[in-house]
Amino acid sequence: MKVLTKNTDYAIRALLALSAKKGSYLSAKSIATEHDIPYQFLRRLLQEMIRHDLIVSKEGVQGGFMMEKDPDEITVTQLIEIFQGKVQVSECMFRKQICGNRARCVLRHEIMRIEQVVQSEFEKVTIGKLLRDLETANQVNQKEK
Amino acid sequence: MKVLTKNTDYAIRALLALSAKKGSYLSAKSIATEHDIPYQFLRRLLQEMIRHDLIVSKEGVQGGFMMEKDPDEITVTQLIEIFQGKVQVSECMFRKQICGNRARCVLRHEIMRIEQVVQSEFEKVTIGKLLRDLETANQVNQKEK
DNA sequence: CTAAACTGATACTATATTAGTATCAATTAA
DNA sequence: TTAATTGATACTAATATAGTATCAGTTTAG
Ligand code: FES
Ligand code: FES
Repeated sequence: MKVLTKNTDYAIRALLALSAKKGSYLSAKSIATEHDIPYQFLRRLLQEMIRHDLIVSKEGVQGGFMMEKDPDEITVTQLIEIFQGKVQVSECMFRKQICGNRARCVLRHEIMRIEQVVQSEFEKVTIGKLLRDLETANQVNQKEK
Repeated sequence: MKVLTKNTDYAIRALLALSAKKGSYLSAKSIATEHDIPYQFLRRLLQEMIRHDLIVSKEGVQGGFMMEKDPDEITVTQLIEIFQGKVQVSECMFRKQICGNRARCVLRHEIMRIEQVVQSEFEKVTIGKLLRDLETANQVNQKEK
């Protein structure tokens, strides 16, 4: 069972790259080569993130993409929703044959509770947080050299 | 993003049916028709659960399947692992290009933490628990009629 | 003792999702 | 004016999910 697919994975990494160079434009090409993401694939993901107002773009030479939204406001949950659809445990696991009453279905409630937990855990993880963690890790690595 | 696929879903329902009739054999056919599960699909799931010692079978007329393991010992996590593979957030989301040091990678730790939370939440849900919830719900429904 | 009701095993098809590639038009800065 | 870039979109490939079909072997009821 895979929780993050490639597109979400790549999107997170692209956002981290853009957040690290906040205020300036980065081309899709540079992000792709630096972070080992398939170029055309990445471009589609970037387009999608523009549509969701996470980033902006500039066309032409010296163009590229730039952060628009505050990295601390972008959660992994949002990215999962964009690239993998809303988290849903099961469409309707226990059908009429078993419980009859959807509104009062205890099993369904159990499942939905977990759904909530999963979502809220991913909401705690923002691009901003990941970026800071990443910088800390890099500093540690630097010192050791 | 789908957390439970059909096979896990069906497997859970089949186990609930078998748990409800603990001690006697239920045929694949009867489970399939009663719970609206594709017959041949269900049979494969049952075979898989035999291999994992959750249930046992008896061949021939009056044969069928019966619970082997205690329903309280069967968690949804186990079923997900059997039918959808072990829960993994991402194979290796942040590669050498970003963090270099896998062992000390903060981002990876963040992701693995969530992985644990998700797993432990699903571990709280056993077939036994679901069965009791289901019975309680049915009683409520009965009273209202 | 045999036919019908079963499981065991396995191969097959169909559909959906995920992953990745290719192409061409439009824009812009040097 | 041309090379570097994004915008838009169509396409292919690989994998996962969902479902079907078939046939051999076992058991028990009649
Ligand atoms: S039947 Fe769909 S939720 Fe209980
Ligand atoms: S690189 Fe794979 S975990 Fe940091």
